[in-house]
Amino acid sequence: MPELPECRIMSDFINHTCENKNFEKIYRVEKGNQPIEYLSSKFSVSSDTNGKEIILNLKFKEKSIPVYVFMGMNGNWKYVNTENWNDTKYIRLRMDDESGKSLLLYGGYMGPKYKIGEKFGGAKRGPDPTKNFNDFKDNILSNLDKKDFDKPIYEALLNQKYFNGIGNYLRSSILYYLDENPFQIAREVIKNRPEIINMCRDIPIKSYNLNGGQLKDWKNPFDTESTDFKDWVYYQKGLSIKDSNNRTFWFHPKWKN
DNA sequence: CGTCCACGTCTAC
DNA sequence: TAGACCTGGACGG
Repeated sequence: MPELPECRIMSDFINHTCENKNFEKIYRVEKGNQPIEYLSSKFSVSSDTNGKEIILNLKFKEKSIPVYVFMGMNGNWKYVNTENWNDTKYIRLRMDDESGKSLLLYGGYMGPKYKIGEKFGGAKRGPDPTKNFNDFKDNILSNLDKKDFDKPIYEALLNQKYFNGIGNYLRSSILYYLDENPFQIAREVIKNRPEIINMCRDIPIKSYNLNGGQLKDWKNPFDTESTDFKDWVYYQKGLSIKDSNNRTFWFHPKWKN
């Protein structure tokens, strides 16, 4: 679900919601209803993103604790009255402030996961194309000889080591607007059409400016509309195939064989 | 009813 | 390169 634009929007929502508020308790809801003992003192909450990763900063008097979050296929955030916290299904994380409200991280099927004070293992995420574009570009160009770029471009674009933040609708949209055969080897496409690197920055920003991809489950937490988004995005349009990871890739019919 | 599909990533054979 | 994670909506018989 959430790709880079949606993660940035959710991060904006967290920053907007938590500005000038004091929190005092944090609960790992799936592990019970007791607040985490060693974090039960006043703290502020701010948020940043790196591609599809959201990083909360819990600032205590004596220390700062990062919380690393990835949203999975269908996570989101909301800010509710604490007394009604349990009206929301599939809550993962709950933070109570001193005004009687709570910030919730929730999501069911393949939903969000988080780690408090430590990063996720697995493949390392590359630089964020919308925030550190020069590093993003260097990271691709200086690794172009790697095996990762032997794959067709439509598969390579989901590799978070190089294309942090690009997800399923963004790869289809980038390749559609690039107007290049998406079944070519990634390395060749990047060499012949280097503007694809800029598009990995500009297409997510465009989506962000259209209030994000409200495709199916995900809703913009600011309650904004996204009618223009659906006209613009290249998703569930044209033809599709299953990629090697069994994910659907949408492409213009003219590239069929 | 059943079957297929979904904006993602980690882990194990 | 599978399988695991894990819910619910759409659609067909």
